[in-house]
Amino acid sequence: MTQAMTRPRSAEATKARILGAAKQEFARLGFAGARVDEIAEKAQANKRMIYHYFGSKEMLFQLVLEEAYLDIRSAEQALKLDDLPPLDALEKLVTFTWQYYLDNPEFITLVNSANLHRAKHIAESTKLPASSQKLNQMVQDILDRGVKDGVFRPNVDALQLNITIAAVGYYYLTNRHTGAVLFERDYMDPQALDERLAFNVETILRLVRA
Amino acid sequence: MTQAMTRPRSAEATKARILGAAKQEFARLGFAGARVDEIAEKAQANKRMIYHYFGSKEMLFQLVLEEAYLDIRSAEQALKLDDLPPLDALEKLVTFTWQYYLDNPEFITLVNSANLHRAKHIAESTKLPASSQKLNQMVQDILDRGVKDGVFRPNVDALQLNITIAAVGYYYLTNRHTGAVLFERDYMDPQALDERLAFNVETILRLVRA
Amino acid sequence: MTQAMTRPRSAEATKARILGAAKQEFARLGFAGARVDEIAEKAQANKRMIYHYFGSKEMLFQLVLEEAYLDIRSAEQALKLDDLPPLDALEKLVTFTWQYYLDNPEFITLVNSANLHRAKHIAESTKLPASSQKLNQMVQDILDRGVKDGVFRPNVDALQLNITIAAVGYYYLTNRHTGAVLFERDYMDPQALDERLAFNVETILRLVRA
Amino acid sequence: MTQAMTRPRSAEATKARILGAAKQEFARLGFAGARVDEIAEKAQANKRMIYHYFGSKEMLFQLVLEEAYLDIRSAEQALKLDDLPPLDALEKLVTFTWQYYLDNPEFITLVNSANLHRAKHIAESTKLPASSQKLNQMVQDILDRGVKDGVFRPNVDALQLNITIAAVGYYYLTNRHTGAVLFERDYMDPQALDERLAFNVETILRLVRA
DNA sequence: TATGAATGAGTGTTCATTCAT
DNA sequence: AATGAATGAACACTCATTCAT
Repeated sequence: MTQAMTRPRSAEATKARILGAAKQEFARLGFAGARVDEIAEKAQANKRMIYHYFGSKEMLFQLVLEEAYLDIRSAEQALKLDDLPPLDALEKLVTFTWQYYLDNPEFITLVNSANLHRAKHIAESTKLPASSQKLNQMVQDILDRGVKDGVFRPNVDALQLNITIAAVGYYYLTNRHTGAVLFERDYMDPQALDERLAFNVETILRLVRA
Repeated sequence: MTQAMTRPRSAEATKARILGAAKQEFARLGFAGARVDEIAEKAQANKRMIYHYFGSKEMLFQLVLEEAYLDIRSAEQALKLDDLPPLDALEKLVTFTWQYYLDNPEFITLVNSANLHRAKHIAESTKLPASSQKLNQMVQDILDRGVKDGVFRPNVDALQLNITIAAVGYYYLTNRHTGAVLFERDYMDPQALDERLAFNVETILRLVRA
Repeated sequence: MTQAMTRPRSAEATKARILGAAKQEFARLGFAGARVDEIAEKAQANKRMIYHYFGSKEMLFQLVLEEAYLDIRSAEQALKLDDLPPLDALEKLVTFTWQYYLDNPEFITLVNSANLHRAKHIAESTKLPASSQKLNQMVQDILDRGVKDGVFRPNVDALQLNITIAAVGYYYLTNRHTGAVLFERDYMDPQALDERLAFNVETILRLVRA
Repeated sequence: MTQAMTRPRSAEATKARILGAAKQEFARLGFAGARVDEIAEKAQANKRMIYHYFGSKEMLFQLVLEEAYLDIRSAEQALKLDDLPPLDALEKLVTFTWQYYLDNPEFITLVNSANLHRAKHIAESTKLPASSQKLNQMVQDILDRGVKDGVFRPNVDALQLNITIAAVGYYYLTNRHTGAVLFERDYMDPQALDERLAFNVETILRLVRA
């Protein structure tokens, strides 16, 4: 009521609220589990608006996914790793990636859901390959600088490294619930998180060190 | 149907067919996306039988999950890593884990689905912690032997190592669809698979080597 | 359908149609026997609407029951029995009750169904005790006036009298089908109905007369 | 197991157990609400046996109903009311009827369920009209004797009296759950039961007294 | 720009009943 | 005489989506 009155009748604001709610719900329940009704309600919007602005649940998911990927890619670029010595740059990337997953837990479940559907929701995207290419290049540059400086060994594949940097953080976090049951530990305990990050930094640095 | 006529009226066989079909469907579409109707049809069974033997979709999922975990744990134990030198043992475990994921792609999506639901379907299991504990001990033994032999550095945490061994394979495979779009590569190309495995072995060995 | 096109898109009208159809079906087949599909169809509504407006079959039954009770209580209050001499008032109440059961046969089967479920569907209602209390008071007033006038004997319990007034009509009608088989009579023959009403009036008046 | 072993493999015993369990379940949940599975289990019998001995759920209900009616009719005959003075005989019948309903609560819900289905389950019965006729004759005899003795007024219809005797007890008990909610009383409180019986005796005696 | 009302096709689940031994 | 296995039709309930204003 009051909220509805003070809320600006702005198309952009409505779209943004819908996208935000959709990201939450898709992340929480997966694509199949999320409910259009619930998204509309959480967005303080009308269900009809979702179809007006996004066309379908699938297309809404597409946009949510694309936005999620562009967000992390953009945050990576903002790190300005080129200004750091190669070793520091790499450590910073590992740490950033880990922290990003911690701060944006939706990202992981969204990506999982996207892969369950065999990435069909982003298959048409052109922005995502472009931005990913930039990430790859960024790591390649760090590697090149490290090799030139003699601190990194040569012939480390940038893409494999990238994947591994993501993997060691992502896997720990996405599987934290089953992990907790299987190994009877609290994966999210602050000290446990610190230990994992340290382990991951060690893993990556040993992998590239000359 | 002819099949229906020749199919034996055996509770165990029917249960097994249902479990098999359920594993397929849960893996293919996630828990929420899988359809009880479809599972029944694929199992050449009646929907009623699913409820007769398993009680509910949720309990069916529980059993599928538990079975999936016990299968990999049992395969790991069958490796007889104790009979190998520590370095060989570790390499064999990395290779086995990778190959197991490749041969049993359902495992990964099942685990993802379990985690989306915050592991509630295995929370009550007692078999799983027990078998996981054995895996951990197995790796701990390898590490201990390696340290004693002077080939491994000391103070490598067995659980972290375990997680990392899984992570470097699991992540690559679970995210192969989005990865293919983002990085415009065929993650499943045989050569790409070989390269990834080699990279992973390198990662793990560098991590523990003295 | 033409009907569908001319039918106004009004929430209140739809709710009312659903309630009406539900009353019919619950009365005809009992709570367990009634079918949500059938109710929707008879209401010229969509099954989804039932869940939208009423939440569940059980809650729909609750509303139907509450409405049924409030209707008869309201009709009783409309009799203005206070304006009649006590004897006439009592006779009018007996006659009214009998006629109400005849005119609203759903009432009886609804109440039977409610009692089969041990009244759980109205257990939370606050309106019903209030309106019943008013009925009781109404009869108490008639009794008091009759005693004061010397036409009624003292110490007749109002609630017991109320129950008996209902009983002598209700039982005859609810058990008319088995009664017809057992005693090989047509319980609904107009003359039989008249005779029963006369008998009931006699029963009640003899019970209270001084 | 053990029970199954000690239980005699007797067709009659099995049928009796099934009938007993069916009476319970039909009484508890109505015809539509009762479950064949549950009846079989409660009878410690096999579901197949129900179909073997009774043919269908409907025919099982028929037998249960018929048995229930024959039981009360037989108990009424056992009262030997002919040996009592008419007033005592009538009072004893009222009291017996009340007590029978209290002791056999299934009877009431079975009859309600039979009537919900418009008595189709007993429509073919020939035993029931015959035994009901005997009940009617019994009351007629009491009335005749009472009139001859000058304690009863003439021209009281035996069937109407019969119905009323049943009504004043039956209604109170079948509607005890809704009654408890509406009038906020415990209908089954021992003192409440005594008061109701006394009220009913008074009602019937005043009705026939000369 | 926005919304409440409405819907058809499904979704997990349950049922009375029959088959095979 | 008895039973476990199996089934199709139906059940209450839910969903993404469209209509009417």
